[in-house]
Amino acid sequence: MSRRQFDRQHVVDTALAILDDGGPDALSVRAVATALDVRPNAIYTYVEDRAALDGAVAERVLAMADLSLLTGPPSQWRRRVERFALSVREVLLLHPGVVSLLMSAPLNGPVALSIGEGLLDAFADAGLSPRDGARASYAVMVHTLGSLALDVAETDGRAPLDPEEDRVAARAAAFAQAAASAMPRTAAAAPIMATWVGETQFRWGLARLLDGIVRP
Amino acid sequence: MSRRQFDRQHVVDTALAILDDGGPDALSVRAVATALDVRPNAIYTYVEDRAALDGAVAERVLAMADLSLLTGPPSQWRRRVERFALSVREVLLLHPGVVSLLMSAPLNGPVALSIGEGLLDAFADAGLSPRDGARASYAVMVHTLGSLALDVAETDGRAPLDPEEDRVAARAAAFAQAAASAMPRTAAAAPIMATWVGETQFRWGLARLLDGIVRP
DNA sequence: ACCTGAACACCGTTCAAGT
DNA sequence: ACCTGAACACCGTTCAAGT
Repeated sequence: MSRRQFDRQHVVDTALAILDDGGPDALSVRAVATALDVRPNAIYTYVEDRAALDGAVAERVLAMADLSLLTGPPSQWRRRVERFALSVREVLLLHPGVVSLLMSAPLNGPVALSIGEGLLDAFADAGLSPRDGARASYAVMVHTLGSLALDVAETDGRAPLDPEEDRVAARAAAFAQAAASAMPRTAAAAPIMATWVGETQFRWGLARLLDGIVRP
Repeated sequence: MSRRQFDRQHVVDTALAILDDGGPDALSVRAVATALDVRPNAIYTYVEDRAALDGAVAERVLAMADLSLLTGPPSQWRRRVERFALSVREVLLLHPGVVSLLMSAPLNGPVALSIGEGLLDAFADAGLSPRDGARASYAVMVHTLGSLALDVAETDGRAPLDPEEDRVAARAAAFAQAAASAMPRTAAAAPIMATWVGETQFRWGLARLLDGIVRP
């Protein structure tokens, strides 16, 4: 015996499982230790501190997005960007608790860097200058992660999330309840505002952004 | 005596001061109590729980944005949206610790509702249908808050933030250090990527989004 | 109505010690 | 190298009690 039963990867996986199961509040160094049947301080053998654990979990999930979607024929640059952004969205909605981790630390890991390179490549294929390509890449990241953050903020962060249909319906009900007599446009647009957390809104915003980016 | 020395407003102001001073980690119910020279549980007289305190702080700061910038001549709808978005950005960069609070709870307070109504109004003036106006309004919020979240994620969340110039310079230095031989586009675009956290990038992304929204 | 005292069930982290 | 025991300085929250 005395052979260790797990490694850093296992620690991170355990943390992700706890996050999925109980949401952001449930994740703690001590919870990971308990799940691995070890004392809390043993975790520090594998991870420098809590922030490093959070970062590793975020990196792990971000790596689940299909980066290969960003490569392809230059003429298809737009489809490549859109499909990749949807892949990021899909993966993060499967692990909603990760979104807050992703937004609360610098996005400078190897996976984030690779994503940046892939986006720069796609926008170069679109004929953009390096400067505009860099601005466009970040704008796409902002849209993607910003949308996810606002969407997930309305949930408890546990996986699996309620189906989009249910989340939209809950929003619609909330709007209906709030008699917005002083806000006529809100009252009129409430049914659409209920769908703000959905994939259609995500696609629409991204499409408008890309329209504006390549507009002559 | 026995006259209370403070009210809910004072509690929220104190929380904001602690947040500005020490960043997100410094804010706690107990820290607020200490600052008000009272036992921790006394705070619960004014605030239901920690989440309500966070929400009140977020609402307070969001209310500092100049909503009147959204009103004006219909022909100036675009300028109205841009100036308001910049106002939100300015206020939140003065209180960077608030950004994470804003992104981690539903945006359904009265201030957020009023902002939504103002945006719907501006996009109606732009000639958009109610449906597109609602989609456009959310896209603008996503850009604004998403940008802020990613920007602030690279700081310690304490006010005042380092000047933009310094934050950009720090990013540039970090990029220079990372020899990105395997990522040619990143290496080439590093000087622009360093400015991702700046106002120019914010304006550029918003402009492209609005271009795409009103494009014929 | 508003506050205190006391307690409970948690946190992250450090350090010395054991194997 | 990896883990434990013990401790420290924190959390949010509840409840009974006092004024």
